[in-house]
Amino acid sequence: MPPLFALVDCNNFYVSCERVFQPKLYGIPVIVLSNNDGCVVARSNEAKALGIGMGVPEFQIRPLLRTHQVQVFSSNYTLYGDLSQRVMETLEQFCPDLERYSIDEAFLSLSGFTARNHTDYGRTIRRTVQRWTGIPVSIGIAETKTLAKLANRIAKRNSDTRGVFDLTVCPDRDRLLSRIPVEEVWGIGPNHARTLRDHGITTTLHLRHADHRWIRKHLGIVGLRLVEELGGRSCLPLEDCPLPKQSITCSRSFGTPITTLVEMEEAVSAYVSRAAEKLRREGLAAMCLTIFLTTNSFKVGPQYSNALTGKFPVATDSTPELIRLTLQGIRQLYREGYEYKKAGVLLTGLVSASQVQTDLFDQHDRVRSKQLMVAFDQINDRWGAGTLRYAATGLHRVWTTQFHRRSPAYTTNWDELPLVHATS
DNA sequence: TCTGGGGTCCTAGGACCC
DNA sequence: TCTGGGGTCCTAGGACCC
Repeated sequence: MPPLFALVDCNNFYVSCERVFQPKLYGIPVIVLSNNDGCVVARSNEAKALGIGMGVPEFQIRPLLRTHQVQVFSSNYTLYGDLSQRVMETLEQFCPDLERYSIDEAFLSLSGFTARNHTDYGRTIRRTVQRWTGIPVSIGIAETKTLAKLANRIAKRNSDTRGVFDLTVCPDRDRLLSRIPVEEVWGIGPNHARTLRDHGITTTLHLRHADHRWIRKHLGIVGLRLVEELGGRSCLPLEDCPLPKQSITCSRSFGTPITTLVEMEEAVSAYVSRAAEKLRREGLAAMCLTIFLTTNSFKVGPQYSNALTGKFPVATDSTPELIRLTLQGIRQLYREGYEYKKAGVLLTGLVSASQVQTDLFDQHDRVRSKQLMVAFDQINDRWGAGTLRYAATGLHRVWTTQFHRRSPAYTTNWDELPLVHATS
């Protein structure tokens, strides 16, 4: 059966999540900001029309925001994660072969759905997701993932598609591809785009017909696959059972810069605690821990940025053990006299926690440690994240992330449920 | 004053081995 | 003067994604 993919992508996802619970936000410019209310990470169509770019720092567009009364929100990942889950569960009802590609995107395999009109089926999916979750989506259909991405872009930008575009029944594919700039292809970033443009490859159609040897040389094997995919030969399969994670990161920029070792110790201890929780939730243990810190490269002044990797004798998911190595590392890494802007931890060498290779000379009582972590996680699940935490993460937490304009956790916190007032 | 966070894969180069 | 060849593994850095 020839492959056929549908890419379902939520429109302006974070903004759409905010709108679900505040209908007055429809039809007006709305944006959502990254951590510390730093950069724009989502924009409503009205905000895009004002020229607000993706990733722009908020402080640079403040006058514009005021003039046009743009509604501004801090990121509310709890809300977005929950609504994403609802969208994915809805999609699964229509197609069991589904890959969750990101928080707001999923690939579906439609290759078995031969009896159906795919555009009609897409419309049904779209209508149902909208009705069940309140989230608008666009759907692109094609023989490869890369083409499905392009089809999705067409669905999103052309209102006459009514949100669904099937490239396989499009009579004039070449004309469409010739109108899409090469940098809009999935996998072509700013660097590859420059390389391609310098070589006269400016449209998606050019790229599809590009010389394979030249592509192999300049864009590597990834570029070659991409060209094949544009030609309708599927190289990227549907990853319907998620591949095991390769790494877990927890890093943050500081609301105000850190200038003492004590604060830095607390911050990275908190990050590694968070990373350890993710590790246990995934049923994994880590062999390696990398710690990194950096000053603010946007500011003038002395710069310092460095990283250090340590190895465990036995893969671990125990918070105290991870904190111990983190503290050792950060004391080596830290230099006095700098204003630190960001720090973080990275766990790699991940193995299944149930298959950890033990060490004959291991000093650690792993059974007791496991019981402790189970109890620790249960208490925090029951009473809320951070109910129990290690003293190393500090008591004052001056370095925490700021979210001044965050909406309530409407769907995941009893105290923040929206209220509906009945009027008679 | 104020510039996110969490991932993936590939490649080149060095260390090391026979 | 002449200075193997081929393989693996690891790491750092680059490029990309949302």
